[in-house]
Amino acid sequence: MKPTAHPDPERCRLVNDIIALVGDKWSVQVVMCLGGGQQRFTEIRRAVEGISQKMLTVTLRGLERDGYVQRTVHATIPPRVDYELTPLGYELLVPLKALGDWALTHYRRVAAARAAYDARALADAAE
Amino acid sequence: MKPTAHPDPERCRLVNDIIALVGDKWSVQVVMCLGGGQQRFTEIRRAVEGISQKMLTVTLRGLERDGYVQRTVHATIPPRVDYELTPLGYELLVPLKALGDWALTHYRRVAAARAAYDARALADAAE
DNA sequence: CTGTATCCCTCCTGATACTG
DNA sequence: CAGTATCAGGAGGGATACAG
Repeated sequence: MKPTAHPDPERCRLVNDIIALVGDKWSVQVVMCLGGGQQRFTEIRRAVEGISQKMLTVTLRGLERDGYVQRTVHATIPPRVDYELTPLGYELLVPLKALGDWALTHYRRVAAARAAYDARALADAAE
Repeated sequence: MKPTAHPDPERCRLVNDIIALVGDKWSVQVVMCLGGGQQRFTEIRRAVEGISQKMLTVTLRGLERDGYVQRTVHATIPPRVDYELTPLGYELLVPLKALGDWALTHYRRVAAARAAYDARALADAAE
């Protein structure tokens, strides 16, 4: 693959806006988790290892605000809240999975590049 | 599109590792900028609007470490440094562009969802 | 021109405690 | 169960000054 068109500033901004939403520590993991179907708050919390209660709430609110996630409250005792991807959420899953597949295919090359870079940096520092 | 397989923790971690690299404020913009071909430090700085000198340096170092970008120093006066995507970088550009195209296609729906959510939040607060 | 070094401040994040 | 409230620590990121 070789160089293509020159970057468009407007395009950059829009892309970055979506990426920013998607690029934080938890959003992608939550969306992928919900790709498995409707789940409750605690189920997601268990599935996404390491996420705190606060951050799960914040993340879900953000995804709901952007229309990726549908939140359904059942007025029962104890309360029950279901989260599910909207049609938009499922559509987002497609390019997200593409990126995920790419990561799974190439992460070894990234790891190798990192190791090589760090080794070189270490050697330079030792001179 | 409907629910698929259950999320795999290991897969989540690997994907998140790549996304984290890609998901910061500047990396994607720089990679897309370099998709236009080899460029000098100052050229990138001008193309990526709003980036500071410090953050461009930090971002380029990160991309170089992960093997996405090749850095070439010319020992001239004044110094000249060229940056170019590696083959791995160009490959990353593919799923990145897919996500970018998705963003361009659907950002209106995201904006609409945000507006609706904010309007509703405002109405709820006013009651 | 292409960086490095420093200061500083904001925001993200986790931990903890409390509510309906 | 599903949150909200509060606080503190640390990383991210900008401004500035300086160096090769």
